[in-house]
Amino acid sequence: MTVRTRFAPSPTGYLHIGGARTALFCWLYARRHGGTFVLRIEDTDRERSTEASVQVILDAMEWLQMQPDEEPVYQTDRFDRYGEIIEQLLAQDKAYPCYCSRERLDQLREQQQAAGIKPRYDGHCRGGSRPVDGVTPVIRFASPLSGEVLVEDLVHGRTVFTNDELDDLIIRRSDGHPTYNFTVVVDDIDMEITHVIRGDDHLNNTPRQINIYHALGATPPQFAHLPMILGSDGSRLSKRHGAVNVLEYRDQGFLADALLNYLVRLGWSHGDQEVFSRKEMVALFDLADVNKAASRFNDEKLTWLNQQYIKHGDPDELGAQLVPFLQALGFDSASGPDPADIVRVQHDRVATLAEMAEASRFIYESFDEFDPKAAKKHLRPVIREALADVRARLADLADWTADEINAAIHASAESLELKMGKVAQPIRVAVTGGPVSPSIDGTVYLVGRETAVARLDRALAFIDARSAAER
RNA sequence: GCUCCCUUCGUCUAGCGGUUAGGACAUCGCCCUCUCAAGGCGGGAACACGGGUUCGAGUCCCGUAGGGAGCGCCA
Repeated sequence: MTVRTRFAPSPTGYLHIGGARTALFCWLYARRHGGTFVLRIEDTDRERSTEASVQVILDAMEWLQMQPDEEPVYQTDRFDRYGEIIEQLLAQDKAYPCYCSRERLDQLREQQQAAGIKPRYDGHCRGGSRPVDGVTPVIRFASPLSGEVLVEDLVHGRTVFTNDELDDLIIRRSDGHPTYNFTVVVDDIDMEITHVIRGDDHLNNTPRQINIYHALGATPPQFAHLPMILGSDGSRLSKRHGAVNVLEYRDQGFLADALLNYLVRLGWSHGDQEVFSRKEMVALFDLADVNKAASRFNDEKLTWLNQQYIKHGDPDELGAQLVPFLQALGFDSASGPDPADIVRVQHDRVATLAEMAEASRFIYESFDEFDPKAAKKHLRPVIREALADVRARLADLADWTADEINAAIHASAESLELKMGKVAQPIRVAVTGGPVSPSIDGTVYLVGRETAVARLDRALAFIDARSAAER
């Protein structure tokens, strides 16, 4: 039996972090076992489902590079099929029409809650009921009245539910649309899903679904219920915890691989290993190593991982990904150095691509004035000779490479018997306007010869004006 | 309220009856150093509680507490 897993989001918004983790585990499990991963769009709630969010989910899956192996299945395309199965259940007396009004149901629920018992349908119409004029009945599944259901879960082990806890759930609304607990079962049977991997908020639905499998004469698939991902404060993940939308992470400069690496470690582990390439994840992932307890989302660790991926990633690939972030700040990346070179210089001093772009501002933009504090400290007459010497050497440099620049600055410092610390910081202030930038050779290199020389001249003029004023 | 699930450092986790309870993020200190970082070294920090079972429990069982989920003509 070849493994088939599915990820089944409902298109009522964006793909959130929890959904992405579920998708990842489904995808990994299928990959690991040479199986198939498919996507099912659960859009039966026509009130809330939109095509726009279908697209957003697809975009997120693509960004994460977890594309399904087959065309996505849309539940709205399958209404005829659901209708067919409902008719079949009706004919077999495994389902029945219910004319109970919402008012009666609400009242019933209130009474039960007041009595301290679990609210559930009382089976009023189960034995057959008189049609009510002008009312289209809902269809309810005739759930077993006694006995119990065993859920053999791949992560939780065995859980027992007694059927008297379960009521006759609605499988078709009065508007003719089928409902979730019914459609999942029909779809998972028709799609030949072998492993249902989903959040453990569905664990309580599982016995109902198993009963439907049995009513349909089908063998239930294997189940694996994943622990939830909570917000940093331990409550359910929501907007107030910051970004929960996967695409927001992309826009903030996180790498897809880093996000996946972070997510895979939420609820799964392989000994002490923290960093996993996609290949490693696929090779090592196993549901047996999935944890049962919920975890909290921790931005700091994600950030650290992202930094690792930036630091060790391929400069050309990262450079290509950096371009949109440069453009977002209004920088014309074509007018500057090779983005891959920016990555090489910046990669171990930033955690996100957005930060890298921001930290590269000095390459593309001039500055109005030198940072006053930095200029006061570093652009002083005593350093004028050194800056002039560096300027001359840079202007004459045969090859404009970081190594050559480094050699030139060192040579200059040595000839004037200055320590690097004495000369590097003034150059930094001269070239960037401020006291913070990458290593001095990389900084000068990225700015380019023309700009570097011009800015050194500007600094020399600044020093001259300053000594004139002090005289 | 009822049902189900869960419980190791602040956080993510390793542990699958005998461990000085390990790693990672974060944090603190030191080193390195042209700024900022990165890096190196080191420190502090956990088995929720109470009963059992056992020669021996973080590991098994039962309670308690706490957290989560479900109880819709949402998915």
